[in-house]
Amino acid sequence: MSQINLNSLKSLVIFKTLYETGTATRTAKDLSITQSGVSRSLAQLEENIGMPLFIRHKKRLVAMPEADELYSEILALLGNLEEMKHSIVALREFGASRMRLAAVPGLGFAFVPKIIAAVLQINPSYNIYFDIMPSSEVVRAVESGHFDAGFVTLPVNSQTLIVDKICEVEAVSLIPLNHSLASKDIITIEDLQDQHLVIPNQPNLAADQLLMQIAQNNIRISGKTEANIAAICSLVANGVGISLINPITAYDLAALDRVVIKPFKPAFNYSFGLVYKRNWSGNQLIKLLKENLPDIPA
Amino acid sequence: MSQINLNSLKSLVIFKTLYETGTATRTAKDLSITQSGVSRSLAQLEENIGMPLFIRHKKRLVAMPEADELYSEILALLGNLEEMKHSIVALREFGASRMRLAAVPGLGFAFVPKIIAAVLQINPSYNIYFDIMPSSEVVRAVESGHFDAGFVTLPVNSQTLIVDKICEVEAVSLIPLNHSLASKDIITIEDLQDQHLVIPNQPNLAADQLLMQIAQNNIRISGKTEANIAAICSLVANGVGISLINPITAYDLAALDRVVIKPFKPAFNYSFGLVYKRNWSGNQLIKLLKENLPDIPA
DNA sequence: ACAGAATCATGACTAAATATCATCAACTAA
DNA sequence: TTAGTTGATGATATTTAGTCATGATTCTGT
Repeated sequence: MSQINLNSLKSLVIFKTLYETGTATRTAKDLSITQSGVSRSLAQLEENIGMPLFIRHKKRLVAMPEADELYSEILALLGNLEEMKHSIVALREFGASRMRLAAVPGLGFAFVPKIIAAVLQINPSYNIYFDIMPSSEVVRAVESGHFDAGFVTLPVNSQTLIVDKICEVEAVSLIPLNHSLASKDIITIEDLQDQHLVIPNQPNLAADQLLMQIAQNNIRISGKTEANIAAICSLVANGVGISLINPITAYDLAALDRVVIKPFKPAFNYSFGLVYKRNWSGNQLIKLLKENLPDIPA
Repeated sequence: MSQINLNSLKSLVIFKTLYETGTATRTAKDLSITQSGVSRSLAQLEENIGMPLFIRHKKRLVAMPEADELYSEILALLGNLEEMKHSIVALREFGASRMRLAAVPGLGFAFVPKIIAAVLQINPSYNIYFDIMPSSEVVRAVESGHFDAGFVTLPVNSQTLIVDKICEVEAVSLIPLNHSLASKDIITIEDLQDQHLVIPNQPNLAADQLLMQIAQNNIRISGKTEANIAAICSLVANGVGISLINPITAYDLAALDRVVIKPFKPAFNYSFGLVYKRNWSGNQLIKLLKENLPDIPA
């Protein structure tokens, strides 16, 4: 096969139009070029593919049967090209359309689902895959390429990932509605004296800090229940004890007719972040995620 | 949709290779261009489609998720292009691959089928549609575009068609094996005195000439049978009379164990031709038809 | 039959797109 | 540190694609 040189899509478009209109002059008008350009383009195409496509008869271009067959091939190719252009426009408008998302449980129950809902509201054609896992596993999952981005509890240590802090909140206390502390405006660490604590059973920075402070301030708690974060609100609502968790999870999960949420002093900070591989930086979907963070309860 | 300018397939090939190899340097080597060319091509492609495809990180090009999706699109497009190149090569080698052929009955029973067989021997992938009809209808069928080419009895009058004479033969006489004339080497017009003639019932130049000559030479025939050319040989073989037909049909249809074929004087010439529309001139298949004419019996 | 309009091809020229060379800055790995 | 990568970029050359002006035919309508 002596090499066929088809770098120029224009010559194919010109051929197609010429085949359809039948004359070079008309083609030139349609494509806003000159007749001589059409004539040259055709001559060069014929030269390139090594065979005549039109016979010149009485100053007219008459399509040869070879042109018939080539025409349908070119139709398919140019159709394919148009499809690709549409895809490109979609890509440019909406970015890559598939994203595998992971989130830490504290954000996974409502915070991230809200984000996903908002993004899909904007463009329903995105494909999202979402799972919940501990922060360290989120990092591993994104690093390994099994997920594209993840919501984590900060800090994380990863050389390869980009980490964007998305919010910083102060822990709030969660108190059963009929509890003696429920009427206070602010809960302090001293209020925890002789209380039963309900805290997350997974590695949790704020819980660790809290326990440390309790020890430092010589406060004696009556006992503690460690539970999955998803169960904490329910435990509090049923009067097991009081809890200290991040306000996002608190507002997401709390049965507000059975518990109250109160500020806590001293403040324990939670930071949450979005992590993703470097090649996702600048991606439209990442941008959308960051632009659609739900309001954080005051 | 701000217009996307994809005239240059080269930039797509460069993108594809870059995506596959991962580095511009390697891509340049693979494609036998320079690294700067690759860099420029990518920059220009990104400019064209209006979004970045690779992020530049520590002097490396890292594919963004948008590039993933574009890559599969481009794979499809370039695959399509390769297919088209193959088609073009096939077209160049073998010409257009479908031909609707018509032929006059005298050639349609064996002469043209032999040609078709020879051509298909050379390239079995041709698609042939073949029918038999009178010469004038062959011309009309080709002129109207229902058929691409036709074998006709010359002369034909058509302004629009190209007519190539393919052979000229002299009529021969067809004589029953046990007939009194069967032993003569050459049959002359005088031999027809008091004979029963079997002649084609369709408009036939040679038959007309023969009847005219008979009248001019004051020869009285005992009678005549006009029949479809396909039946003439059989009629002669069964002793109905003697016939004068073109040697091609004669040798194609004659039951040579029951009839003899003899030269006839004076000579009546038959000319056969191939007709086709102008846009088929130069076509490979037309060329092949003309190159594979069967031997004409002496 | 003839004038005028329309067809495509082509030489000479120009503009635009592509690629190159040489070099730089950033990074990697010995 | 040093030698060897990487990709980007300014200046330049080359190749490609298009224009203009013109010519040779052919068609069309009077």
